[in-house]
Amino acid sequence: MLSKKTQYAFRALSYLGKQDTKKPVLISEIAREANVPKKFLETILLDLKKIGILNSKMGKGGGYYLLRNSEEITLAEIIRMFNGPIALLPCVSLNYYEPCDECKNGSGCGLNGVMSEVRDVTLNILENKSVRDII
Amino acid sequence: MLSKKTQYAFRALSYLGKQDTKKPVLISEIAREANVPKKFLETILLDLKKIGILNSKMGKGGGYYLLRNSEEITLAEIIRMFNGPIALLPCVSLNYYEPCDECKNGSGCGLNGVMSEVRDVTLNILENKSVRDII
DNA sequence: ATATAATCCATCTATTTAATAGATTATAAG
DNA sequence: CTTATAATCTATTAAATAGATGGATTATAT
Repeated sequence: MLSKKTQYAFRALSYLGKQDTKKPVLISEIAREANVPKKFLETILLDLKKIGILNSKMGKGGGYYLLRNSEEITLAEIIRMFNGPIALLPCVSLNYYEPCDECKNGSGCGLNGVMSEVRDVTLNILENKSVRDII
Repeated sequence: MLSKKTQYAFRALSYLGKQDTKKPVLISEIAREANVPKKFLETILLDLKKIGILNSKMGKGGGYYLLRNSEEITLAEIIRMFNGPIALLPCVSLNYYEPCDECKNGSGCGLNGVMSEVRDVTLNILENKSVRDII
């Protein structure tokens, strides 16, 4: 399941994506409108800024705004950022790969095949859907 | 990601599925061969017994054995038992459904559509693969 | 200089995960 | 009917993670 944090990130991005201008939006406005605890939201927005999805401005007239277009932000990257690996096992993860005990000595563990399949079909959706699609 | 407990359950079931007879197998043997902490394994086997996948015998000559054939135990049911919901959001879960804030007032949240898709393709694999397939 | 708003730092509770220790009950076999 | 065996029950514990908040600090527009 996706963590609250991940869901909050989606709500915030969704709200920002709905704005017709790219003018900065207050954290407090996002918190209120997207229904996310303000303090918690702060850390989320900061993370999104770090990876270049958002930018911010301090002081009067400040706030957060999208740096990339909403159709260019995939659901997969947001989930990876806030929820961790998308794969069900480390040994089939593309971005967080680690061999399991059985994988180490042989041609992969029993679950390897199935879980790779699951990963592929999941990624096929999540890499091709964007924030635009959830607005 | 699947929890250790879930992975242990798969290893234990896999080991039991490999036996050619249906004679009881000692917890300690399963623990050793499947590489699972014995005490932890006890609770896992007990759970598997409760839902009718395994049965056990106490005393000398006792142990655990499969009650259903390995090809009739789906990966999905084991994951649900030990890992919880397979869906990424409560509002698209078939077995653990709960509406989210946005779902309550309207025709579903933005993520609903995509996450239903993900659930469907995932379940399509996990409901149709069995313990037999991971041996 | 001042009000504004993001940023930083620190802490906190509850829950979940993973695991272990020891007592108890059921069973087979002599 | 006693003994060894092996599952079952009760309980506790350490560590990690999730979710959240309070208050001080820094940057910016006017």
